[in-house]
Amino acid sequence: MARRSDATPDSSTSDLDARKATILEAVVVEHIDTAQPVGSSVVAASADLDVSPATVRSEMVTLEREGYLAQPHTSAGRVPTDKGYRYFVDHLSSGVLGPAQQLQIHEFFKNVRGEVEDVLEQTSTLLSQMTNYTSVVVGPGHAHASILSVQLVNLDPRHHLLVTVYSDGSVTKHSVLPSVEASHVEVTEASRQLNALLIGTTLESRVQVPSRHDHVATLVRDSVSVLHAQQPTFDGDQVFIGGSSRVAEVFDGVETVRKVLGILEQELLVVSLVQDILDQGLSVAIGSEHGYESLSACAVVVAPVTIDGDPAGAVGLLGPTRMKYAEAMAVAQVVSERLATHFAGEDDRG
Amino acid sequence: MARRSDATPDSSTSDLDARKATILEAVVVEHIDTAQPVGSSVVAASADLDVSPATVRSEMVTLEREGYLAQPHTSAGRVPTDKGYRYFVDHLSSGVLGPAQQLQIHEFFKNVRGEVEDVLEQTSTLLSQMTNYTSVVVGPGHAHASILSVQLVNLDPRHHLLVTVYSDGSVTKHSVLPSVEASHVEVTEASRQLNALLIGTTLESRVQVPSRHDHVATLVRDSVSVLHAQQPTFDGDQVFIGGSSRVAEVFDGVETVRKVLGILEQELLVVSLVQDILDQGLSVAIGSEHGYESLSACAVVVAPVTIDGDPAGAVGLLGPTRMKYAEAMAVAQVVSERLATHFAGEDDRG
DNA sequence: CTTGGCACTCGGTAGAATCGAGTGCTAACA
DNA sequence: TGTTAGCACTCGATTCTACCGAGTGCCAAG
Repeated sequence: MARRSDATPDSSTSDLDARKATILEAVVVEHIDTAQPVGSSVVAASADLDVSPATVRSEMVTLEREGYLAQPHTSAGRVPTDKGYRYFVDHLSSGVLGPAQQLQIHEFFKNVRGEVEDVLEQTSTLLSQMTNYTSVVVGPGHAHASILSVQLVNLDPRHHLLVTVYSDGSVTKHSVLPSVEASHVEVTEASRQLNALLIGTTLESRVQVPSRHDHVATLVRDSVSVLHAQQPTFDGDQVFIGGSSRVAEVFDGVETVRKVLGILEQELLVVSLVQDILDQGLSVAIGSEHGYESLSACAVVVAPVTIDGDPAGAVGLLGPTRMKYAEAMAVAQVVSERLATHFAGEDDRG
Repeated sequence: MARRSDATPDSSTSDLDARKATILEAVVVEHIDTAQPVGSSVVAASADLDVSPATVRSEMVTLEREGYLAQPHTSAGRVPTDKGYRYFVDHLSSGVLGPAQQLQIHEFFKNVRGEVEDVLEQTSTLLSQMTNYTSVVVGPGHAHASILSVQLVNLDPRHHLLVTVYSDGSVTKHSVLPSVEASHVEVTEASRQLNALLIGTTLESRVQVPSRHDHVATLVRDSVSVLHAQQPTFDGDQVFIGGSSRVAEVFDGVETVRKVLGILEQELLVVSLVQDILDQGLSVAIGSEHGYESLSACAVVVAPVTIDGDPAGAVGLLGPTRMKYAEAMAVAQVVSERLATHFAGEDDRG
C-alpha cells in the first residue's frame, strides 16, 4: 500500500539513512499531532535515538536542504513539506484499526440495507464520522451491471424517456428527443425491440441496431446511442460527499475553506480527482501531487472498490496535509473492502 | 409580500412613528452594507430627515428599549436585532430587479433544458451565483404528476424493484421485498396488473387493490403500499443545494460556518425548514424565527413554486441576518415564478 | 561524528499609551 | 415640549514597546 507513484519519478533520493528517517518521521508525527512547528529538542526526546538536540539539528539542516522539511521562519521549529509527508506515507507500515473501529464498520455493514445509492450515501457518512474528514464515495456505475429491462415511455410526441434497470438495482433515465414524431404504437414497439436487443448486455457490449429508416428503427437507434453515450464508469447519480462541514474544522483560513468547499460543490470534478489519483496508482495524493491548485492544502486518501478484479467505484477521504494518514488509509482500505463484499454478496444472491 | 406571520403575533408594537421607522431603516440599510455598528451621525446624514444626531440618538434609545436595535457595547453604534430586521422586511416595498438580472434569469430559462432534476440543480446554481448566498431548490415531487408507467423488475426471487415513471418526467424506484417468493411469470403478471391499476392515477389517488391471497395479488398489494408510503410532496431526489461555499464567505467565525454547513448536509432537515417557513406563511425567516438553534445567525428567504395554485416545490436563499433582503426576495420571487411557468409549459406541450 | 555552550533571531504576548467613534446627559433654545 | 449644541465619558481598536523564550546556527572541545 501507499506506494510511490511511478508517474512522479523525480527526486532519486527516496532513501534516507535510518536516523534521518527516524527524525523525519518524528517531526511528521509530532506536527500532525500538534499542528505546530516541531523543534529539535522535542524530536530528540520523542524518538528513541539517543542523540542530543544538536545532532538532530544538524540532521534537520540536511533534511531541509533536501526538501523534506521547511522552516516557517528562522528560529521556529521544522514543518514537513509535501515531499516529507510523501516519504512518511511511503514508509508507513500498514496501519491497523482499533477494535472499536473494526466493530463499528462491522456493525454498519451488518445492518445497512436498501438501494445502492442509500448504501453509498450512508457509507460516506460513516467514513466522515469515523475520521472527522470529508469523505467521497463513488459508486460502481453501470459499466459491469447487465441490463435487466429497458423501457421507452412517451412523455409527449417529441419527448420520450428511456428508463433502464440494471442488475445491481440501479436505474437510469435519459431523455430521447427523436427527429421523427412517433405514434404510441410505434413507441411501444420500439420499447419491445429495445428490450430484445439490450437485456442481458452491459453498456460495454456492442449491439446490432436496425438500419431501416422507419420511425421505430430510428427510435431504437436514437435510444441506444443515448444510452451508450453516458460516461460508462461514473455518473453523477452515484457520487456522495459526506461531512463537508468538517472542512471548516480542519482547515484554518476562510480562504482555504472557501476554495475547498468550492471544489466539493462540483461533484464531477471531485470524481475526476479521485479517478486521477487512482490512475496514477496512488492511494494518497498530498498537496500539489494532484493537479488542483485550490487543493494544495489538502491530502486525499483513496481506495478503489474492486469486485472480481474489476473497478467498481472508490472511497476517499479529504483532509489537511497534516492528516492522520495511517488511520485514514486503514479506514478507507477496510471500508472499501467491506463495500466490495457487500455488493458482491448482493450479486451472488441474484 | 413579506407579510408578518400570523403565527408569531407577539409584540403589538408593529407600528413605529414615521421618524423612528426611517431611522430604523437607515440603520438596517447601513449595517447590511458595512457590517459595522452604525452611529447616530451617519443616520442623521443618510436619512433625509433634517434632524441632528442628538435627536437621532434619543430616538435610538427608544428603539433599543423596544427591542429593534442593540448595542454591541456602550459607546458603539447600534446594530439591528432580529426584530429590527423583521420590521424592516415587513415594510419593504417590493424590490425590483435590475435589468441585467432580469436578463440573466430570462436567458437562463430560455436555454435550460433536460431532466427535471437537471433543471432544478442548474436553477440552484443560478440562484447562488446571482445572490452570492447559498440556495435551496426543492422540486415538485410526484404529488400532482400522474403515473405514466409502473414496472416491477425481478432482481432476485425475494427482491423486486418497482420503477415508476411520472408525467413530469421523473422516475422513482422502490425496493419491494415481498413475503412470498414469486416466479418470473407471476412478477410479469403483477407488473401488468399494476400498470392497469395505476396508470393515470396520482399518488394521492385511492386505488382498489386486489384482496385475493395468491402470489400475484400479494405482490401487487405490497408494491402499491410501498409506492404510496413515500412522502408525497418532497423526496430527497429533488432537493438541490447550491453554493454552499458561500457560507464561508458570508459568515464569520469558524463555529458558525461549521454549524451552518452541518445543517446543510442534512437535506431532509433543510427541506423541512423551508417547509416550516412556508407553512407559517412567511417568505422570510430571520434569526430565531425558524426553530433551528444552529441557524440563529441566518436568514432564510423562501418563495413557493406553485403551478395552477398547487404547491410544486420552493426556492430558497440562505444568508446572514444582514442579508440583502430586497434583492434576495426579488430574485427568489422571480425565479420561482419562472420555474413554475417552465414546468407548466412543459406540461402543456404534452 | 557528537555534543555542550553560546550568541542570535524573531514570532508571540503583555502592558501602556493613545485615538476616536459614539454615547448619555444636561442645559439652553424655539 | 421637542430639538439641539456642548461636553464629559466609555471602551474597543490600534500602535508601540519591552520582553520572553523557543529554537536555531555555529563553534570548539570531547
